[in-house]
Amino acid sequence: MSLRAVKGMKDILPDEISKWHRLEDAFRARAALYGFREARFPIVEPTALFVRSIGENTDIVEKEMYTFTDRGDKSLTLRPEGTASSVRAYIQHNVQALEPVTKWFYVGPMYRRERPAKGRYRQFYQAGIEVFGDPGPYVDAEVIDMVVGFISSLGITQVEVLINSIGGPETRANYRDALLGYLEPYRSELCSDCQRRMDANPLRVLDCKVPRCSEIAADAPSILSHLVDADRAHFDTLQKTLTLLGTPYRVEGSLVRGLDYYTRTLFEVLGKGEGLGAQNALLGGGRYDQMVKSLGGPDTPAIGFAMGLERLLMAMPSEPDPTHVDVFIVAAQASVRSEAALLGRELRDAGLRVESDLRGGSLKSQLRRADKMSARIAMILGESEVENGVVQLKDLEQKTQDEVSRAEAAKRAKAILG
RNA sequence: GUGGGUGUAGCUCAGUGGUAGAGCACUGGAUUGUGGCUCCGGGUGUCGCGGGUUCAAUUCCCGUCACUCACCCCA
Repeated sequence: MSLRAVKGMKDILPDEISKWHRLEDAFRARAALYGFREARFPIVEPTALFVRSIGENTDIVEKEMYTFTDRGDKSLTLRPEGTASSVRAYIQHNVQALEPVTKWFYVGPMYRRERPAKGRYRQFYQAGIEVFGDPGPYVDAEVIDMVVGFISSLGITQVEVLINSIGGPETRANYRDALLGYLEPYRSELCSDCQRRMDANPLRVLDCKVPRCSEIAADAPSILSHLVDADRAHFDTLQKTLTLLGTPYRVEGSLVRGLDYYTRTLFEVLGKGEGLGAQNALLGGGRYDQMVKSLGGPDTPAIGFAMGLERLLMAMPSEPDPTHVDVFIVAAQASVRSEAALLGRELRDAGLRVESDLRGGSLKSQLRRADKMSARIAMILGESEVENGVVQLKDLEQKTQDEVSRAEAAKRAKAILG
């Protein structure tokens, strides 16, 4: 077949959709419990939005964005993540004038042109939340606690919560000097990426998986020991609050994340269970206190995270698909098929989910089909039933059959269905 | 971007240098208008694509594309 879905982009067919609904419904419900309200943003944004927020030297901006020129000369990009759009919308609509603290959530597709792998797609779905206007650290703890509770409510129990702090501008400047001082003698031993990172964003050297780089990074000074007092206090209070909430976590000094906009609090939840493959980061997030201002808005602290829905789905225990048919109508003879259509309308008007085989066929084949569809009830209509104003109501699970009047049929069916 | 694996029926896969099979699924039937179990029957494939070797290729070789897994990075 020559026309296929684009590489890394998947169809979600009806057999899978109930699991998606279960996940999305659960997320919306959980977000509402914490006072978050849903927002939806365009999938296409000006390219500059992502370059300026995510950072020019990140992998996303350097090589993963779907960028194109529209029929003018504007450079547009399919959003690779949701936070930048949230911030843009927050600024554009002057939301800070409406309320001191804004709590939004979103669900939708994101686009990154990476090599696909298990748990990594070019179009993938994220659900995320953003809080604007609260400097923390209590809100940091609440956000982390919320999402950890959410994941566990999905039946995903094998997880690890990592947190770190990379401080604010002052800490970053101090630490950058200290780190570069440490790394400089090793410069020639580092991989080429890291040599470049040293100039662009030295923090990311700590994250490198190349063996020699991680050896060198292991002995690097820790950013945690360079936190200025205010950053230190923020991180301590976050930990204290998480502990009080009973949220398990591990401080991971090397947690850096590949987006430039983060400040202070960073966190990530890793799935440890089977079925995830190598892409086991279920969600990632952190504080981005500088971004609103740097994109032209008022100086507004913010924190948020994004979860990968496909990964959550892979980690979730599967449940049998719910049946989607209550009553299957069987026409015993071709002569009553019109009347069967009317019966179907009557039952649907009463709120029952009704299926039938409009193509006709033998009684046996129609009943087989009812069974395949896991219908609980079959209603058989033949010439004599039509004549007498009744139907044969068959409980396919209990294997019982009664003759009931047309007028009673919907009520009897509902009684059986509970 | 780099490596590995795999491409045969709708799905999962077997198979052979002489143009192909199973299970599942789908479908018809097993006495008059009754499902699931059982039994009997039915159809489908450019054997990913292109080239090479050969009397002959789905089978061997090369290339290519697709899918997939890992690295990288991330959700």
